Amino acid sequence: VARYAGVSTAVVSYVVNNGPRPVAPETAARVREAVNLLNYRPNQNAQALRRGTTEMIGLVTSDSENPFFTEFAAAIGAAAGDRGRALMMADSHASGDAERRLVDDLARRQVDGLLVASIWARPDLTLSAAGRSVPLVWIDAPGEVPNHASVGADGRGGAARGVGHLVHAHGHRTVGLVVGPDRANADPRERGWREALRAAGLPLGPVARCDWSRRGGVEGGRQLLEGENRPTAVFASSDLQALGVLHAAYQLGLDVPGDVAVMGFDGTQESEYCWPALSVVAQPIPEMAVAAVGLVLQADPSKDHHLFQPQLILRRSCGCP
Amino acid sequence: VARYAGVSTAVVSYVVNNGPRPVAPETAARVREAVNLLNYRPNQNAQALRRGTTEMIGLVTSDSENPFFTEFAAAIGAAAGDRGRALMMADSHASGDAERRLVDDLARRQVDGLLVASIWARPDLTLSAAGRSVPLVWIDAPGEVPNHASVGADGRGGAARGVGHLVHAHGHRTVGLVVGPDRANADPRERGWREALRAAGLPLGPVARCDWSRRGGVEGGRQLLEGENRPTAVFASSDLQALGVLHAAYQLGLDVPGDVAVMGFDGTQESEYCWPALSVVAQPIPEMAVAAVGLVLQADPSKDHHLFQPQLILRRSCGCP
DNA sequence: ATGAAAGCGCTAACAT
DNA sequence: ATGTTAGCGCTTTCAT
Repeated sequence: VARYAGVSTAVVSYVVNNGPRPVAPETAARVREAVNLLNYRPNQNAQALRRGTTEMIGLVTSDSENPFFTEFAAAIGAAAGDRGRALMMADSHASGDAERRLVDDLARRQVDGLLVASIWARPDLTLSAAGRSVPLVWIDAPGEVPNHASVGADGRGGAARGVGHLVHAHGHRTVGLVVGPDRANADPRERGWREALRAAGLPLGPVARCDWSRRGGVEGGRQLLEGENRPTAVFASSDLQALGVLHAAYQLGLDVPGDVAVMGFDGTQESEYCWPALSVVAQPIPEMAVAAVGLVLQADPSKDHHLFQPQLILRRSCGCP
Repeated sequence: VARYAGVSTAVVSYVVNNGPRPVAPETAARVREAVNLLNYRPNQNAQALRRGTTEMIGLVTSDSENPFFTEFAAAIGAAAGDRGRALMMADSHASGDAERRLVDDLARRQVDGLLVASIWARPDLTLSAAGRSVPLVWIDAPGEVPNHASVGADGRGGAARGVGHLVHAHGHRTVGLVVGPDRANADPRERGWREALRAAGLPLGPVARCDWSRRGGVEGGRQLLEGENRPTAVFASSDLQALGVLHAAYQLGLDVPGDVAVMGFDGTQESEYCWPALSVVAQPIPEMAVAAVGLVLQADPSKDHHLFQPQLILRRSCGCP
């Protein structure tokens, strides 16, 4: 290009980037002409090497087919795009090893920042040295992550409000829980469910621990709803599981919400269009995405937890009209 | 690292990449020690600049929240990962301008190959010069793309088989269609629907043209099912729309499949867990993903269309047991 | 078996 | 206002 326009490469650079040094208008015109003619596009890789910034951020989730992560990723992509960054996604398939490998790989690719939805409760421990060298924000974090920036929704509070609604607005006295397979009882949503029942002076309902998936939800739903003393309401810790519970209820010939009320957690689009439409504790996905991107893009993210309040969306499945 | 191990940078490179020149065992050991100690990770960006390959492939879809693309993307990510490549995703939000911009951006980032699900019937026309410089494969292509490699499922044949099943196995004589907003009647699925009805000597059922979304499906479903002379079966051109039709049917107090049979197209996971479970014409997503990645990774992909046969999956929504 | 050095495509400090 | 050049971190040819 420089040769074609009869100038030095420096001038081309000045023109393409508007600076940092001025260029005579007519020279600039000549360069631009050459650029168009030769269809020159700066090699962003070389720019990255030189400038030390790739203008891309990495995202690692545990299940890229889960609608919650899908919608989160889309929101993050949009937020990143608004700030001129591209998004590089990777899926750990809920494997800690893979998670670590992917963080490493992304770091090697010189991403400007890393967003990670870890499968661990103490994700920082798994962080490789390579991972430490790039700004990193934990997303979908259940709580504070020592020494790291993190964003997440208030699972405990949200679940408590959801269960509270089932109890106080609809008079349920046995509220079952479908939650992830973690046996440590550590999930904030489980704590919220427990607290809400305790606060209402009610006994804890039955608990099904199963996979974070539709299939898991079906299994959990069957476990809870098959016996004689089935709960009159079920709170699920994710939309996917709630959808499975719905499916299980239908299979057992139960009416929702007539025979059993169901509430989900996440607020994905799918929850709005199933039948009956699912009442959910909805995470503020767009806000969290913007916050996460904003955080990771400041060179040195403040190391604290950013807690977002989910919102109760009442639809038909809990008995609301 | 080189300094620490007391060797030249060349030797470090030889050790890290096993070659291309031999290194004395003990020197190699010293280098490896230094690598571990200093936690050295090659800057993949610099490697890319030097080697001319980024080991990453780009993917552009029109709606990253659509489960079909989500699952397709996941499969592509897996296939790419199997071949040592990372995936860079971008969402055009069904805008032709954005599509072009993203292709350009990805090309500038020096991706080794580009997978594009275009919103155009003649996608090659929109291709920028930058896009022409990198191996590109059109995915989810409705048909042959002149001068380009492409992969796609047989929409016409699949739809014809689906509609044929509704007609011959369940005796429906009025089969409505919900299809995308394209007014050119160009969608292969629409052609397949038409052909199947004609072949059975049946008149064409009512058609609703609406958005490729759940909401679009609800609107289309309402259009078709509200009146007096409603069809007894509806074929939808996507799972998302079929889910919307299901929703609309419920809203109108109709039983599925009792009052109206519904069939979808895509075969996403969501179709299996809604109620009633959706009968679908399922695209062979994993196979198409592997093929697409394989194609784009050969420097000069053969410029023809790779057609995949979808598979009829019969569940409850069409009236099968 | 190892080291020196060129060069991938770009930017910016320095010279003119 | 423009040209020359060093150097980003790596690989590899060429020389030793």
